[in-house]
Amino acid sequence: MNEDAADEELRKPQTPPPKKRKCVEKTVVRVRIGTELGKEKNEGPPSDSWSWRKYGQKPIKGSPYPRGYYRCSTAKGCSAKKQVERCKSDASVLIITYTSSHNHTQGIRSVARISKQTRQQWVPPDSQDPKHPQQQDPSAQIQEEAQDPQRPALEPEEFHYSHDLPVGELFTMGQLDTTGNNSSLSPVLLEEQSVHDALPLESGGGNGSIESAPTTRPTETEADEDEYYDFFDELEELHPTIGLFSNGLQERHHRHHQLVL
DNA sequence: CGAATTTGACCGGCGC
DNA sequence: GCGCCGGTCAAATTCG
Repeated sequence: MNEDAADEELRKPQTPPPKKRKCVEKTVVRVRIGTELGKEKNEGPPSDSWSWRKYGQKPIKGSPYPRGYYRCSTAKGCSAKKQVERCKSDASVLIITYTSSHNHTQGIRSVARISKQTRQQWVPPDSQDPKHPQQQDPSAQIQEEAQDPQRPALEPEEFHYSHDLPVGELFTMGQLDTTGNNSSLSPVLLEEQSVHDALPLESGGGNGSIESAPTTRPTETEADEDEYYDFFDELEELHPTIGLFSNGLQERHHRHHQLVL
């Protein structure tokens, strides 16, 4: 309540138009899902520890798949949003764009609920466009290509649906003002986010990178993760508590590296 | 019956 | 200045 009021007061004078901005911070997460979308259990908008309510869907220019707009419904005043779309050239890749961050703590219990609900309503436009060959085995359904520094330990079942918003939540205190005045964000975090933002998702008007490398790009992935690895390592030093997720991340990275190697 | 999703319309920003 | 496109809102519909 107070927070909301305070938050609004803070926003009022700063952002007359409570609408869109171009300096909004975004976190792009690419998630590889099973190719058998719409059939088995791995599809569905990657729900994380929060509840997301869909408030819109729009066809995107240049992409055969629509983009879904979700808003965090875990807490009332939460301004966190996310957009879920499919990579146009690789239907097995979900591109999730997180906008703003949560102003509350996550609620794990929502996971089961959401993954059930959303999952069922997630009717991949793919069902009408089965243009993807067999690419991966079902056991490799999900593959976070970005970072997932939270919840290191999850029930395997939950895990499939957890592609959490990274650092953002951990720094929820950082007000993500759409004005671009993220004053309370630490430099480190900004760097992190800029990295996210810098993901070659639609640099120039199209997801070039993904398009150019639809299925495999070990080098990039490896380099990417290495970057994050280093980043979180630093974070751990700055924020002891972060070690929590950092450890989990490291574990995952280790696993990944082993696979790569 | 209540909650969530779906879908179309509207608004505003950005580029030409 | 105009047109295009992305993002959000709100009413209707569906599902649990």
